[in-house]
Amino acid sequence: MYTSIRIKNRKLIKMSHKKKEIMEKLKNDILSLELKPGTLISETSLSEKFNLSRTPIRDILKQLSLQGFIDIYPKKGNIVSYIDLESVEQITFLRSTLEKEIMKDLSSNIPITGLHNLMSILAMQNECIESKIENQDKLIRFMVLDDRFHKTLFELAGRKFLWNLIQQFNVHYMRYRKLHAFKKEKLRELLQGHQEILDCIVHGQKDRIDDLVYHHIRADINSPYFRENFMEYVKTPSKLV
Amino acid sequence: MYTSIRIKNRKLIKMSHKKKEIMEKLKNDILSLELKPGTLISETSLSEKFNLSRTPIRDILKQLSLQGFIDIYPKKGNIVSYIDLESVEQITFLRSTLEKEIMKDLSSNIPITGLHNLMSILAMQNECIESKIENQDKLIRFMVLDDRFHKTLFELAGRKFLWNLIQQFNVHYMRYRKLHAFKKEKLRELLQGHQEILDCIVHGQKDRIDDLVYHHIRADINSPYFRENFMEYVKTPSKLV
DNA sequence: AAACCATAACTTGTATACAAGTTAAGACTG
DNA sequence: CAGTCTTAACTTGTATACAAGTTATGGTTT
Repeated sequence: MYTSIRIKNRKLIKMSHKKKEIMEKLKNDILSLELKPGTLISETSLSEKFNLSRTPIRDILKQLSLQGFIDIYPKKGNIVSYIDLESVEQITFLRSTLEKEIMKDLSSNIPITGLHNLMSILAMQNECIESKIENQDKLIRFMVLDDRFHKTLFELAGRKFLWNLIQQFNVHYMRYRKLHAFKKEKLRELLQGHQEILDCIVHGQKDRIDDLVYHHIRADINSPYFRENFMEYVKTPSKLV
Repeated sequence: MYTSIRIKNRKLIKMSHKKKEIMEKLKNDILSLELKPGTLISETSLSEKFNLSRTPIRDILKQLSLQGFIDIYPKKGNIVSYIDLESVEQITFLRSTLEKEIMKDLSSNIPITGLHNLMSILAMQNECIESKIENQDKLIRFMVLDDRFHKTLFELAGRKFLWNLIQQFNVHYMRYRKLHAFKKEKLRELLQGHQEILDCIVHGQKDRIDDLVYHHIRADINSPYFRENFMEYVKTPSKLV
């Protein structure tokens, strides 16, 4: 039995390249809703598909389960998780609360380069809306930029750690957002929210921040549009599993 | 290949009883610092100790690693993680920010039974301080009550979900707190903080909350007492792993 | 004595066989 | 035809053998 581990590779390599690749693919497919909630994902099918034994596949599924991407029913099977509205609401509260605080911090002292970054992201979002890209692609592009905007705010405030932490538990929020923001006016609204937030930061209007962030992030948790169209994706007690 | 999973056991049983037991034991031993940071934890040793094959043991270690309890160095070994001060600071910021918001919510409308619960916890904390219990046990008892106080606040505000989420990533904060609060005056100080917070909630003094929470949770991140005594537990780039 | 090298002993990673629980389908019974 | 039972096919859980990388040891060389 050894008594210590020698230093050599400073970095903790937590996963082989291939495993990481498979996990990223599964995550993407689930987040993009290509794999619909309720879809069965058996170890053997993945094992055959990716030409890898069940053991490493199980590692991946275990981790996905801990992050809410799938639900594991012992001896029955694994399914892509249904969207949990409770989680959406709670994560939304978490984000809005954190971002209010972060923006107040930033409104006192934001570096000029950071400001430029944020502004350029808004310009790209505007460009994205006006462009003739097809609807689905446009939405994805816009959302990527949306994330980049918020992530940048976290980074500028020295809170990258928390951004990454939240990202790990974002499955339900991300899918909800994707589904319910599928309208052009919605995108304009979101962009305007960003612009107003940036204005506040620049002009140090701390008192306006609370309301802005609230409306930007939390406003439509109970979107009727969502409830009318996507209830089949939502976690309900009676759902067949 | 099946196409759906029949409902029967509504509950997702994520782990067998034995596995859960082992995991809880490991978590407790790490949190209590009985297992010191840097301690090697090999799969085979656990496997022999608990009379279980390596496969389920690996499941446990994988999960502990994701929650920051241990670090896995492939083909080298697993160690109990060193305390990551960055994580302590970030989680502290997260908690203080969330709790400020939660307390503002509660100061408007807190149910009377909830208030009684909180008060009885404070009474027990006071009793704990005055009692003749030995130091180590007293500290543990006090900290359990401390957690119960904060947890109750989360629950009353409908934020149990977030409390549980944070708990999963509390390893570094919990161990830091345990080490640096190891003084009697410290305990009185913490209790007084609780009492002031409760006062604010009762009297709806929202403007005082920010400062109180800040001091209660965040005040001594850079505790010299901690740095002088426990640096051997702290994650540093040069640490032998 | 110091540096080097081969090798044995250890570590975790992967593949696979088997165990145990769940589901689906069909034969059987009333 | 409806209901029940048996059984085969499926699922994940566990044990174990082997693969591959890392470390420690001790002998050899210089």
